[in-house]
Amino acid sequence: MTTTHRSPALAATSVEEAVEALRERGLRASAARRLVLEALYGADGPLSAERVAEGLEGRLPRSDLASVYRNLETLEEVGLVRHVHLGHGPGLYALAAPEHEYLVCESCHAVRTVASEELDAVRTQVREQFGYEPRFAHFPLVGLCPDCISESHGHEERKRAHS
Amino acid sequence: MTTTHRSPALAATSVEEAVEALRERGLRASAARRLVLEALYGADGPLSAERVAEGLEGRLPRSDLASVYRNLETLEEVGLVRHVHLGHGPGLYALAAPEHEYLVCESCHAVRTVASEELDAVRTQVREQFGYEPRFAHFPLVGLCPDCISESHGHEERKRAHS
DNA sequence: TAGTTTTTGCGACTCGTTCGCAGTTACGCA
DNA sequence: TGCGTAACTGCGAACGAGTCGCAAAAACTA
Repeated sequence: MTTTHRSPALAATSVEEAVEALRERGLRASAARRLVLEALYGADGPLSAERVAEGLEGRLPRSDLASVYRNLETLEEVGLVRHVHLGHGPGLYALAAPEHEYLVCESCHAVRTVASEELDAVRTQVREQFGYEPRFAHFPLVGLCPDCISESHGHEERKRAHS
Repeated sequence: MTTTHRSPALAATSVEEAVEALRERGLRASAARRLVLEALYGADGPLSAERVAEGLEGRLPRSDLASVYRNLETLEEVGLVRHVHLGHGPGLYALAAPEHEYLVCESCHAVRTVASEELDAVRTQVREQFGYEPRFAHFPLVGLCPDCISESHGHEERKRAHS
C-alpha cells in the first residue's frame, strides 16, 4: 500500500467488530492493536496517544508509544478512527463512528462536540459567501465560549495566554 | 511585568514607528529586534520564526532562532505582531496592523486572508446558534477550498494526506 | 563615560511524533 | 499441528518546534 488513503468513517460497535474490519483488509489483530481499540472504546472522549499508551491510567496494560502511534495511524487509514487538533497540545484520537465536529474556546479551552448537521447553517453561510466547505472535525471552530464572553465583560482574562 | 498581556493591535507603518512604540514601554531597539521587524515588514505574508532567523533566505542577516522567538513574543505582547496556526507546521507571525482572519484549505493548504468584517455573517450565525463568538485570526477556519471541491468530484485527492 | 538593566547568543532541554531495525507474533497453508 | 512469511512490536535514536538558563554583550540613563 503506497497511498495513505483517508477512508470514510467505518462504524464498528465493539472491538470484535473492529477486528473483523481489520482482517477484511489483510491487517492483523495483534495484542497491541486490540489494546488501542479497547482504550478508544473505553474512553468517553478523544484521547491522546500518550494516554492510550499508558492504558488509560492503569485500567489497561500499558503499551509502547511508537506502536500506539502506528496503530492509531493504521486504524485511521481503515476509517475506524479519526483525530482532532484541539488547539495546542497533542492530537486526540477517537472512534470514527458518529460524525462529530468540535467547537473549542480560545480562552478556557472547553470543548463542545456537536453533530455535523448542527453546523449545516454555518456551512451554508460560508459556502455561499466564500465557496469554502468548512469542516470542523479535524480542526475545530475556535472562538470564545458563552462563559468566557460574559466573564470578559469589563475585565480582561487572567489565565495565562497559552497561545 | 508578570502578566503576559495580549495587547490590542498596534498599527505601525514602518520599522522606525514600531521602534518608537517599543521605546514608549521601556523596551530596547536592539539590532536583533530591528531585524525581526524588518523581516516582517519585508514579507508579503505570515512568516515562521525559522524564516525570520534565516533572514528571509539571505535578504537580511541571519539571527539566532531563540532570540527571534523571544522577540516575536515581545512584539506580540506589545501588540505589534500577531501569530496564526495554519494547520500543521510551525506558527506563523505577521504584523498586527490590519485585522485579518484566515480560511485554509484542508486539502491543498491554500490560505485565504479576509478582513474581519467579511466574516460577520458567519459570526452572527454561530453566535445565535451556539453562543460562541468565533475567531479565525489565531486558528483559521478550515475546510475545502473551491478548487479542491471541484477536483474531488468523482475522484479522490492524490496529495499525501499530511493530516 | 560608567552604571544598570535589557537583550543576546549559545547550548541544553522539552514535548509530540516519527523512523530504523532486529526480534517477535499472527495468520495462511500444508 | 506445526511452519513459513509477512505484518507487527518494542526499543532507541532522531525529528521539528519551541523554551530555558546563563554568562557575555549591547542599549539606554545619569
